[in-house]
Amino acid sequence: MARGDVRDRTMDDGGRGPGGAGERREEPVRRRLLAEATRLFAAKGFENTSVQEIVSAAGVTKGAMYHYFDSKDDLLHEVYARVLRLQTDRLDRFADAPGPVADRVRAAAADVIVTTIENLDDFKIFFRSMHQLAPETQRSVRAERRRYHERFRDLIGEGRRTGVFRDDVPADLVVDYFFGSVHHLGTWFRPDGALSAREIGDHFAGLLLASLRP
Amino acid sequence: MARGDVRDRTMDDGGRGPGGAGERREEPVRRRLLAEATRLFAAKGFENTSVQEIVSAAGVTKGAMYHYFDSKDDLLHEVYARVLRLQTDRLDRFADAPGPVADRVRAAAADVIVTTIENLDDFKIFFRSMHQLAPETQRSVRAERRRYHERFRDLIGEGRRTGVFRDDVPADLVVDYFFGSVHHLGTWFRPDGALSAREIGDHFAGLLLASLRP
Amino acid sequence: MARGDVRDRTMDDGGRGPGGAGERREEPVRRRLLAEATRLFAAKGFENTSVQEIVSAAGVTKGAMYHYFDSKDDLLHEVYARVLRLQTDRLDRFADAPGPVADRVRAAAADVIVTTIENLDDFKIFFRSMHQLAPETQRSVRAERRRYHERFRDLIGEGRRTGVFRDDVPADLVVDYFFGSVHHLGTWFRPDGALSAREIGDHFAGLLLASLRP
Amino acid sequence: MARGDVRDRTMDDGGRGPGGAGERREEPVRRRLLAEATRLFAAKGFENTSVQEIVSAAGVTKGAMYHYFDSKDDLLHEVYARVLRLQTDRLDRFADAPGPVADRVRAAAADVIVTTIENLDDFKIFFRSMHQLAPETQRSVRAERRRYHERFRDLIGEGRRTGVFRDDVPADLVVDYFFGSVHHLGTWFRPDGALSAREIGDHFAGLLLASLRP
DNA sequence: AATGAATGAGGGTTCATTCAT
DNA sequence: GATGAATGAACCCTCATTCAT
Repeated sequence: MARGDVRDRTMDDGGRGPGGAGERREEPVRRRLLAEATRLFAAKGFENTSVQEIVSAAGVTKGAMYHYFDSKDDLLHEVYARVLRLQTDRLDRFADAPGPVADRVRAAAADVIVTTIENLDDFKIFFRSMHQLAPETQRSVRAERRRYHERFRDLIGEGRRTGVFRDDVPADLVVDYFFGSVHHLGTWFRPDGALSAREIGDHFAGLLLASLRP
Repeated sequence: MARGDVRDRTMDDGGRGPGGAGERREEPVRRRLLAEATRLFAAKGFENTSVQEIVSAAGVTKGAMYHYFDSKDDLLHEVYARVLRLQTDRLDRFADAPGPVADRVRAAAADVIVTTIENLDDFKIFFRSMHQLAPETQRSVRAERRRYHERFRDLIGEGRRTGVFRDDVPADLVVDYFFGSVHHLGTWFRPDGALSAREIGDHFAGLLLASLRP
Repeated sequence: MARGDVRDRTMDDGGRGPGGAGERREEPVRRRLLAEATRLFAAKGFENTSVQEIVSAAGVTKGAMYHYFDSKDDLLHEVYARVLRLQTDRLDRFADAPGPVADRVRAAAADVIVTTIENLDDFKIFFRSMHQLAPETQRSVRAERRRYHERFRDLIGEGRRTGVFRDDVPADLVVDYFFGSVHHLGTWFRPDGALSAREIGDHFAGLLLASLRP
Repeated sequence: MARGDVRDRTMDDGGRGPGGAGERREEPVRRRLLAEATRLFAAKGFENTSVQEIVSAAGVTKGAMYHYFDSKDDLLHEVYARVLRLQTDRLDRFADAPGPVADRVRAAAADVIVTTIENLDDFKIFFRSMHQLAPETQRSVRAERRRYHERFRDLIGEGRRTGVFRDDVPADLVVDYFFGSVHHLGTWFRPDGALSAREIGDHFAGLLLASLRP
């Protein structure tokens, strides 16, 4: 397994300049491979993107890719890991913030929209290609996804218990209802559309909150 | 092109009642191929299903499949055509019914949920594999899909104009919001779950209507 | 063998009108199939022409073709048979005519050019696709072709013996030399070119005769 | 495209003498593939030769072939490129030599016969399979072929202008006449025949020159 | 750390031919 | 005489992956 020790440094180099002290190199090849793979998977789908295309786009050869990643599947898995981490981190932040639960739900809901749009390539892949992963990997991704949804559901549950939200619709169902809209963004959102990510987030969060009024 | 004259008979038997003179089976091979393809595409994804698997499941050889369909893509396209026809027909029925607009929106919204669940295999494929179609086919499917959404949007627009619905959220956006939930059904719905299709439809329609209150 | 009794009537119906006495029908389907096959083989090559294309062009179905012909190869063979018969007949006529041998060679040589151009589709196929025939068929075609060449060679031999032609070049070689030019016509001749078939025939015959001067 | 950098080394080893430092074999697999393909195409025709046969004969797998060549068509194209290069180079050499034009035409004519016989497999393919190439490739091959013919025609034109050759037959037509004999060699020449390549070349060149006498 | 030639299994598709009707 | 659904074998090609260098 050549990956365990480098995986976590994919997305940031901490702002350290190249002249920093004796830090290990930041693996620009690995990063480039992941970026090109993400772009191509989102544009053409996982199955329609060949390893050759990815390595050519990244300016390296196949051997280099297989040095950094176990397989093509592994590349896809990396995209998922990044997406899941990002969403979980942000939801935790909003859920654990102080303030009334309605405000926290609204903020979290708007944020997941904005975040999704800002990383639309990654999310497109996430929502479209999960069934391509190996069954085992799929299970682990699903489990983490479920934990994320449960966190959101519990937040809504808190609002129901405190009488802020209606309680005649199961909280689970509300989560499935709302996250459908999130998944769907990849299908219709265009950067040059009439509304900004922020505006869409506010509208969607507004619709959610309105539908939860007792 | 050996198909033009048989394609349209997939879903109906031309109105002839049972017992009519032209009793012989209506292309059972073609129907079986389409049924097995639908099942497999939904279960394993379009790209992970080989033509060999489809024809084996249908109990015929590849040549038979290529007698009825131009390509594997064509099989996928047939699923789409069926889905689009079904949805369009039903939406028209509900939109054109008499009664207050709020009732019509609620009924149409609930119905699309129920219909989607009742044909979940077809819809799973529809929502997950569109990007596999040939670009040209993709355009035509998208165009028809857009018309469908516009029909729904106009219904909501009618409610806005008559003051029944709020007008501070664009009707287009509401449609994208709600149909996200519809698309998402394929991801989480299980026939053995706690709620029936009808109940889910009612809940989702209820959430939509609540979020549209002025 | 469904063909033996109809084969010879492919090219002419003897000028008899359709109201002739009790003659058997002239098989328009068979004729149409052969005509379309010839056209398509010449245009796209034997291997690139499918049976489906041929029968579609002729406005019938596969079953009809297999009623009149044993196989796709058989269609090709028919083209050959027609060409061989035509060439042989005409060469015999010119060779057996009265007059000096030089005149007869010149006339036969010019005629084979004109005849080839007038039936260029058939000859293109002949010169290009012989190796597609079944080995046995190929042998018989080659044998007949050889007889044809020998007839021509003997004519030249006659001129050599009588001192009209040079005798320092083997007559066989002269035949191979000249018929190369005939075969080649299919490659470069265009009906809208500067020279007519007649003119080309005269020029080529002239070149041949000139090269044979003692 | 994995070929650009190796293609040109097919026929020579870069001028390095044996015993040089860079001793390792120059793409023996590629060379073997091309040699076997040439042999099989000439023997059985392009369309009747499967990729499997070629790679089996060369002792490798299909993947290896597709590493060196883009397609089966590409193999054919390589044969053409080699033939065209060879012919063009040799014609240039003879045309640009010093001496009377009649001598140069005779030498060039005899040489094209000898060269064709010495590479008969390649030329058989060339003259028989051109119509199998992709239309675009076909155009480029035809264009190069035309330039070659024009070079030869200009040589004859020179003889006409200087009164050495007759001028009552178009030079273009003479070229088509003579090269027909060249193309035809593949049909009848057998290595164990009575005449050597050299003898045939001399005879054919003699016939050509004789026919051009004023 | 990186190369790229080679593998080998499988993919979609074509097509001449047959045969029950 | 003619149909056209169905066969079955072959075909060209793709691709993730490996491994000697």
